[in-house]
Amino acid sequence: MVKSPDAAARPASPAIMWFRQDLRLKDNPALRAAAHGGTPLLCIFILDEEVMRLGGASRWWLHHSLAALGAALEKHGVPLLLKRGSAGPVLEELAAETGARALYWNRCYEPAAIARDKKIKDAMKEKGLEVKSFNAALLCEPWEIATKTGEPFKVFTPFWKALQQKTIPAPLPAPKELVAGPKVEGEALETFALLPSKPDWAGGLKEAWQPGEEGARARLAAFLDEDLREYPAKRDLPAQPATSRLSPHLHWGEIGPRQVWSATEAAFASDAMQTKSGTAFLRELAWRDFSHNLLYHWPSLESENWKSAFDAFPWVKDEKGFKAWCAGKTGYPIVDAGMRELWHTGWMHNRVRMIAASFLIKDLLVHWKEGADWFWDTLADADLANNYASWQWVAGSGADASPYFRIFNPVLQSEKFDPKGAYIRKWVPELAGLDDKHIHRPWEAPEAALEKAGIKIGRDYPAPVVDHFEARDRALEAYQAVKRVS
DNA sequence: TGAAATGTTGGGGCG
DNA sequence: ACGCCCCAACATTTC
Repeated sequence: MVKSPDAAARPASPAIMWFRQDLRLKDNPALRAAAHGGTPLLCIFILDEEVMRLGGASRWWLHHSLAALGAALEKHGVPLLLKRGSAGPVLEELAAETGARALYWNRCYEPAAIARDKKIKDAMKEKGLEVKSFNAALLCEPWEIATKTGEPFKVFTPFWKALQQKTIPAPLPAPKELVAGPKVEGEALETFALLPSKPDWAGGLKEAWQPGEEGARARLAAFLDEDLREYPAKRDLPAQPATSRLSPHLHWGEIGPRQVWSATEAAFASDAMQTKSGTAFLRELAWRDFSHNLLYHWPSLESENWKSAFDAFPWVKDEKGFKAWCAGKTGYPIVDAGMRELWHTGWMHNRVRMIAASFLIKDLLVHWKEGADWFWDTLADADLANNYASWQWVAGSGADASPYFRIFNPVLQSEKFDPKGAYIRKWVPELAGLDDKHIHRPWEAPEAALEKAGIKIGRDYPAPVVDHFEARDRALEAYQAVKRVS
């Protein structure tokens, strides 16, 4: 492009809006800043797989989310440019090609993204661009919240109290008008090859979800309207659709936590019952911030025990047990139901995540990292901070973690939270014919009950891979190794 | 955001 | 009538 000496004779130089995990138009501070004053925009998403480690379900989600964002931008007459490769060089080339003078994005908090973004910011500033980043993903960024002594929070409850003292800014409206910048040749979404082909396992995901900003908005509205009031009572019952199911939308920033915060507050205004429920829900939303806070301050959270005493834990290489767990064939119905829900829909109810994770870690003694990596690949809401912080929470190796000796009994949990076995019947249909009493522990069902339900243990449904009571003793003994070094 | 083991209490059966 | 034992039911401790 030839530089004109007369700036007024050509359109204003464009700004680059670099979309990452903020795939929305509303409450998008970077987009708003980039579009300010009618600046021509170059909207771009870069598939940068050096930095973005994507699981299978996440790839599926991203495909549809990008399609939705592209369509939404098109409505404003602005294309979404797609490129793949290393983000730095891609952005430099784009700026050179278009004469862009500004670059805006919303911040990410994963260690690899932080390192990349810092490099890009320095390099682009060096080239004379204005580079600005914003918060679109958190209620409160990690450097904005600290204990009285200035330390990062390591315990959730004080973190939550401190967060409630903060003023959570109101969400921003979508920019009124977007102006397209110069035309640039991009790639077709299909070339990203984000969708599964052989085999196409995404049928269940398609039924369960509507990725994109509109889907996120509708999901939140339905939750607030239909489920919020009974959230505290029903959130632990996996057979009830009582949770928000916003996690994948939040991960890709199709909706921001501040939008969720303000809409929830609006929903519970002047209704004491609703206020209590709303607060319970927002407390869960705050866990998301807490996890990001932990990952930011302890970037090795993904791979290392947060409590190093757990380095001494004698994990077991149980290939067979791990495979049974992945496949939903452990012989413990509540665990298997969860693992199959995950495989089928890319999501698992939170209560069941805890039960399934506890089973892998404590009953099978398999390292939390292996479970976390499986979740990473199968969860549509796979999120580095949430996933790894939560697995370490269950393992007992994390910050403010559940003590290791708190071991879930998968049968009691099942009886307590799925009393009628509705969740089990949905996801483990071969057990559907068993009565409520035996469905949580089919191996103890009398011969007659099994026969009536058409089940033979070991043929139609597996025998338990481990005996929970033996496993519990084994786990407590293994835990001694951690106690000895701490 | 557990569960099992152990301890305590009190009502009722029964010699 | 009384003391003894049994054992729910609940509380506390331990892992």
